[in-house]
Amino acid sequence: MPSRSFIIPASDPFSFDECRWFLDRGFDECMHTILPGRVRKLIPLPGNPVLADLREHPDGIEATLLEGKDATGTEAALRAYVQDWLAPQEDILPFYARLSKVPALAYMPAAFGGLRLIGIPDLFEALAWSIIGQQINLRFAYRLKRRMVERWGESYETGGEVYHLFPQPAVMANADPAELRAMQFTGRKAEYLIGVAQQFASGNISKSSLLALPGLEARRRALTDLRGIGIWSANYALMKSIRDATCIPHGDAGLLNALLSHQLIADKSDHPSMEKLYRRFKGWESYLVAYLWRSLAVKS
DNA sequence: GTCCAGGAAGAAA
DNA sequence: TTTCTTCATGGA
Repeated sequence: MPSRSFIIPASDPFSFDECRWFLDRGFDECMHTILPGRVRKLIPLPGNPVLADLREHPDGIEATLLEGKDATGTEAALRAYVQDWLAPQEDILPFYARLSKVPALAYMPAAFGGLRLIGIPDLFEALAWSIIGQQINLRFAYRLKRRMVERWGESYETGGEVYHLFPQPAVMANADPAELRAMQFTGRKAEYLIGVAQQFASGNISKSSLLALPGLEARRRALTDLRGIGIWSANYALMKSIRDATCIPHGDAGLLNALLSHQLIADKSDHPSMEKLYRRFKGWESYLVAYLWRSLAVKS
């Protein structure tokens, strides 16, 4: 197939390299491949997975279709996916204006300039990832995710590289919990993952049904009604998958550490200082969280 | 050996 | 309603 490229525009400030770096962070991520100056991902367009290569371009992102059917609508679907994933066209200047007014955070626009909130478009993947990441360090969490993806997800090999799709709910719904347990998932996480997968597979919940609910609280409730999804996971999924700008994964270990290191709170139970800070970022809470998470890692 | 990781559910107080 | 206990393992 002759590869075809097109440009996905971005609004300033946008840094492909900041986004690319965050997608990597030195972790063993299996859902995309980080190469010098570029990112490759097998993207699950409906009924037509395509392998895309993304790199920096003066006007935004240059996307190249490497493998997969280039049918009518493929380009539009890929554009939509990348927007949902990396949000290059989002105008983040209002967020930067807020950052600049908080002395402890005023360095961020220069330090992390152009970074976007990196999304997880697939709601099931976002929820599964939140379950996997509960109460374990990220390095271990990425290892668990890789085992699950390599065992139950579809994959595509080309050029000596293997690209993965996240396992489908219908597949995970029938997974053997003992097999997850053998992969060092806790027994509970195995139950949670399979249970949530069954809810998706049976049609009791989907991204579209969640979006159809009126308001944040109804959506939050729909998620926390799932066994294994507490308030942290619900907010995480709403932030990463729905891109709800007002969601904060309160109590998140990394978030609290970042707030402490910036001396924005006195201790981890200093809720008044947190609320005061979040009020200053009304409508940009998720971005504040994303940048605080970014600050936890030292760019090498 | 100790303590903490991008927590949640169920029991107990 | 709030606070403990358990789950389970890796990394510092």
